Amino acid sequence: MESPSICLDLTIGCPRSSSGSTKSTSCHVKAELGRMAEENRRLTAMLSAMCAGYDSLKSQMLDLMGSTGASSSDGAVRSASPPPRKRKSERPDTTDAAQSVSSDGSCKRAKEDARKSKISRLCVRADPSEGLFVFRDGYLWRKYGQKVTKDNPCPRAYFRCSFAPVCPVKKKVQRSAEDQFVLVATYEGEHNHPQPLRMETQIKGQEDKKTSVPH
DNA sequence: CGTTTTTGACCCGCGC
DNA sequence: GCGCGGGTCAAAAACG
Ligand SMILES: [Zn+2]
Repeated sequence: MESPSICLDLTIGCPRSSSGSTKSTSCHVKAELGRMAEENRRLTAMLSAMCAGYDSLKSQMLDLMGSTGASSSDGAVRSASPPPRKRKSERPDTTDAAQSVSSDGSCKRAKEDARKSKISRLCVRADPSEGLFVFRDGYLWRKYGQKVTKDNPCPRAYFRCSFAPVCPVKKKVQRSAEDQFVLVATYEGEHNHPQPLRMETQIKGQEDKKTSVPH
C-alpha cells in the first residue's frame, strides 16, 4: 500500500507576495483556498482509500485467522466460515488478489481468481455518494434484501445482478462501523455476460487509441 | 405496465 | 429442541 505519486505540496504558509494591492492578495488567497480545497479533497480520498484498504485487510485477516476472536474495540468480529456447506463452495484459501488502489480510492481487482474461489472477497470504496447510487461498478444490481447485523449498526444490503436472467453474482454492501464513509462490498460469484455499463460517465479519459481509425 | 425497492416473514445452520 | 444470527423470498409499494 504505497503512495505512488501523490504530490503533497502543502504550501500553507504562502510566500507573501507583498504587492501591497489587496486585490492581488485576495486573488492569491482565493487561489490558495481553491488549492487547499483540492488538496483537502485529495487527502480525504486518500484517507478513505487507506481506511478501505485497512478494513479490507482486517477482514481478510480475520477470515484467515479463523475464530480467534480477540477483538479489543472494533466489533467487526466476524468468524470465518470454514464449513464447506452452502450452495456454493466457498473456500477462500488464497483469496489474496492484489488490488490496485489509485489515488481516487477506486480499487479494482482482477477477476482471474474465479477458478479457485468464486467469491471475490471484499472490495471497498470510500464515497458517500455510493449510498445513493446503486454502486457504480459497472453492473446492474437489484437489491433483494437488507439486514441489520449485530456487529454493525448500519444495515447490510444484499444485491443480485439483474442484467442477465441467470447470473449467480451476488453482492453484499455494508458500511463500516467506524467510518461511515467506507463501504465494504463483498462480491460473490462470477458474471457470465458482458459488462453492460461502461463505467458510467466517469471514463478516466485513458482510453486506448483506436487503431482501426487512424484518421 | 414493467421493473426495482422495501420490508417483514421465513428458513436454515449452528451453538447451547 | 430451541433460540439466535444471518441470508433469501416475496408481496406490496414505489418509480419511470
Ligand atoms: Zn451479472
